[in-house]
Amino acid sequence: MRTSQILVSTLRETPAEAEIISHQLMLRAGMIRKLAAGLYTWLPLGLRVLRKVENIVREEMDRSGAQEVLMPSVQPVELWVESGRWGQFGPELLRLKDRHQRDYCYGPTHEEVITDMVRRELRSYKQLPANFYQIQTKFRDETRPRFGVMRAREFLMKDAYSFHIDDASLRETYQVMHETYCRIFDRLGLDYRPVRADTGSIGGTGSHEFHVLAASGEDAIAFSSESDYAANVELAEALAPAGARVSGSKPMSRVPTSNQRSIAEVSRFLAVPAYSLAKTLLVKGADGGIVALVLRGDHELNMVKAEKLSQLAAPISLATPADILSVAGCEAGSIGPVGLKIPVIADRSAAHLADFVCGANVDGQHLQGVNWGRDCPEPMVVDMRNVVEGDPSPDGKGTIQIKRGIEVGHIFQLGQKYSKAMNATVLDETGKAVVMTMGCYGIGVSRIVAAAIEQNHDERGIVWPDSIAPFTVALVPMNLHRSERIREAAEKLYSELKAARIDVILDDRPERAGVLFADMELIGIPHRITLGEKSLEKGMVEYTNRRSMQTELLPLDSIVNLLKEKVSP
RNA sequence: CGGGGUAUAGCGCAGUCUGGUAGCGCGUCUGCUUUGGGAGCAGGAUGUCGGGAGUUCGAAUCUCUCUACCCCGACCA
Repeated sequence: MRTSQILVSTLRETPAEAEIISHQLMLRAGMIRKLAAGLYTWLPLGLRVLRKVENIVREEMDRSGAQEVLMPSVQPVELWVESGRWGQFGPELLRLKDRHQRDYCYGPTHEEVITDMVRRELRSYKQLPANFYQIQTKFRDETRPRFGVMRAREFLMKDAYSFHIDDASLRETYQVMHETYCRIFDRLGLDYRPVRADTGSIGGTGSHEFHVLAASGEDAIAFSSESDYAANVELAEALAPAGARVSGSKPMSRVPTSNQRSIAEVSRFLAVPAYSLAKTLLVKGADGGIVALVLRGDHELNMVKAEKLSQLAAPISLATPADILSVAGCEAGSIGPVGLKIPVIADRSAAHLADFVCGANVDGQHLQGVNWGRDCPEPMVVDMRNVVEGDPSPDGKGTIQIKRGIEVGHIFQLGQKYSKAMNATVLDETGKAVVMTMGCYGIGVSRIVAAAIEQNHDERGIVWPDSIAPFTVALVPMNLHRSERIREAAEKLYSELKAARIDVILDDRPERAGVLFADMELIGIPHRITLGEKSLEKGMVEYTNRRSMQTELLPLDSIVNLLKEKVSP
């Protein structure tokens, strides 16, 4: 390819709408353009990257034994009613009507369609296990699309669905997919981690997310300092503090705290550390009443864990100021468990406190020297907080460290949620109909492009890993349009590189050297050959590595082979 | 959805407070010079000032209204 044949539409200035580096660089390098909120056009350069990612995913999926299919993006309402999700899904499901006023949706995922396909096509346990995948456009009407293609409403996803006669077979395929995902992210050249994850709204039994580590990541991942334990903070278990609770030594007393409401304010005012305070949140209960949740002052409520508590309404919703006043008799800053006439649930760490400080259920007052059992009933004890750095690792080895990650893959053991709802069965050895067990496996293909940039960039622009660069080698001749000698050498080398199946772009634009260099660096071509009169006289060319920006003089007659060595497959 | 903000040339912005008919940088086009790190000089083109309604002799500017987009919080590849 030549730059004169492909749209190189670079921007010198960063568009104001872009917040994170990958979005800025994708716009500046002419990879994508926004059409509307969360909707992007892939320009020729960006599409080359997207296709390379897609092809790696496809090759490894094929290698794993999965079969590629392509399902419609528009899906009929009937399947969604059958699975029960037409009513469950919120506004992120884009609903459509056709000319006959029939209901459809633009697929946010394809469990229903694949389950329908499989129940029609598969009859016997002998056809299992089977794993079908597609690489296809999804639409989710996100509340707040942002960060370019990182969180777009329309995006490209690889989704796979496996079908099994039993759990053992599911676990086997799940393990194969786990390994396949690792191979995919290895080949993509990404620094990633598989982590244990919540199964979320899709439901099921076991799940791992694959995260690309990056400071801009929207997820927090908990790692053990001494083992390979890694889990999404949403899921990571917070253990009870070691040892038995000490028995209280102080009498409970009331202390005026005037306008001090937040944990930070009360902690400063009374000169006690936040970890010896208890904070009380009032939320709506499953029965419509109000429930008190007690956490240690330095801890945060984990919404995912809390939503799993059967006593609480899901999704979690905080009590209104009026509710708080009627239940506790005060404002939100002064609630405490002592004397409350509603159910009290405490986090493990909060339940371990002794002689603690909490709100007095009277505005402007707190209690100190409070002890569970003595001053108020022992609470129900659960794990409902986010783990924090320094917590013991749940596997008992080392302590928790927290890093940010971008979720680029997710694998689930689904179980029979959809197959049961949609009656997807096969006959077993005895001729009896058995509901199939399912797994599902997603990769955010378009998101990977953005995630790769978050991990691979410098002040000059993008630094693509070889495997997904739009071109692996940039051939940059100096003064191509004025020097016959350069022109001949460039054309000859260009042909040789193409013949050697090296993905090369010849920059044949009549621009000054600075412009050519700056653009190839912004676009992120990992290897550059510069052709200049002086070095050519000596039979040499310049090679520049984009990542190190180191340049070396290499002989022209062996450059093709030298490049083959430098480019990773 | 709640809270905050923005909308002026392809991109980045000024002008709005204090109303007088639109400007700067980059890009783009033409010519000459230059030519290994985003060139110089000269000349040119480009705007329903987000839409609508109002106030006014006169609105980018004041008022009302709608829309789009961005940022901060609960969802997800």
